[in-house]
Amino acid sequence: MERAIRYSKKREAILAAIRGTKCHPSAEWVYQTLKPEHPDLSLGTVYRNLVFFQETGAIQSIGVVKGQERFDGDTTPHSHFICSGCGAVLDLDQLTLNKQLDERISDQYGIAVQRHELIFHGLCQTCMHHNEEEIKS
Amino acid sequence: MERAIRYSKKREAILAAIRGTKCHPSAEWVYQTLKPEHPDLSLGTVYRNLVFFQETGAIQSIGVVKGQERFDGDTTPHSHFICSGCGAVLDLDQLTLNKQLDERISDQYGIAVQRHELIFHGLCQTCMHHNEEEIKS
DNA sequence: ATGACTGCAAAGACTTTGCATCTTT
DNA sequence: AAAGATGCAAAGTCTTTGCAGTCAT
Repeated sequence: MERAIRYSKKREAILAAIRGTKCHPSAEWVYQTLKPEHPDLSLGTVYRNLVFFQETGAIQSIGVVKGQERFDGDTTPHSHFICSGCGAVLDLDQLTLNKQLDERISDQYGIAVQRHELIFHGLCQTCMHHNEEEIKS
Repeated sequence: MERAIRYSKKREAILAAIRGTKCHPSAEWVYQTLKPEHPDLSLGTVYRNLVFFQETGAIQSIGVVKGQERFDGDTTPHSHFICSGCGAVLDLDQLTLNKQLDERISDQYGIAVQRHELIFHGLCQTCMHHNEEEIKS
């Protein structure tokens, strides 16, 4: 028998928070953001629901940035840019690779590729300018 | 004045260990691997040298897999496959995207892209078969 | 001799988890 | 009432760091 899933106000709020931002949040961000509305929210609940949403496919992990795992409520295919200065994560929508690529790699290497991700690294606009300032001084 | 860099037997061994394997090791792996040869090696030294090698460009981080950061001593452009079953990391050499891509993205978004990485996720050969076994039972 | 590198252990940061309690069905 | 979801705090994992001692130059 599969485990039943029940409604929960906190869970709903957590998913809404993730889907409602483009910042690709961390657990801590979700916690801090919901704290005013839900003063009794616990960080453990955030973490448990992040696992839950990943298992059900509602959100995706983008990976660990500066020590914190970051999540994306948008599961449609797109690429990301990660700023090595401030850790900001941006969507690069236009960029998607051929989905057949996964199949080709699978055959070629005898593995089962399920998905791929294309990540760009560098400095965002803000950090770029901050760097220039520093060089001058 | 820039800081002088001195020779160290441990440092040399750490880099050799990373360059001498295709497993894309973690700090712990390096430590355990060198322990027999260097019984007085400390995990802190491994971590400090991993930072050092990244700063000097001798190695690259592949990201965090199952909670552990993984490194690659091969800094030539290539892609990776990460097994979500066992955490194995494989090289996919044939696959490299256009280097001009970084420039195009930079211009388009007003950011400074320095590099990109293409990562495939799925199950390796071994984990694929283990999964089949489990389904049967 | 200088200061870079290391071992050791403590501290830090992030995440997971056990248990009692509260909620949903 | 049954079992899922949560709060709280303790525990766990990986990584960083301070300090005294060691080693390369």
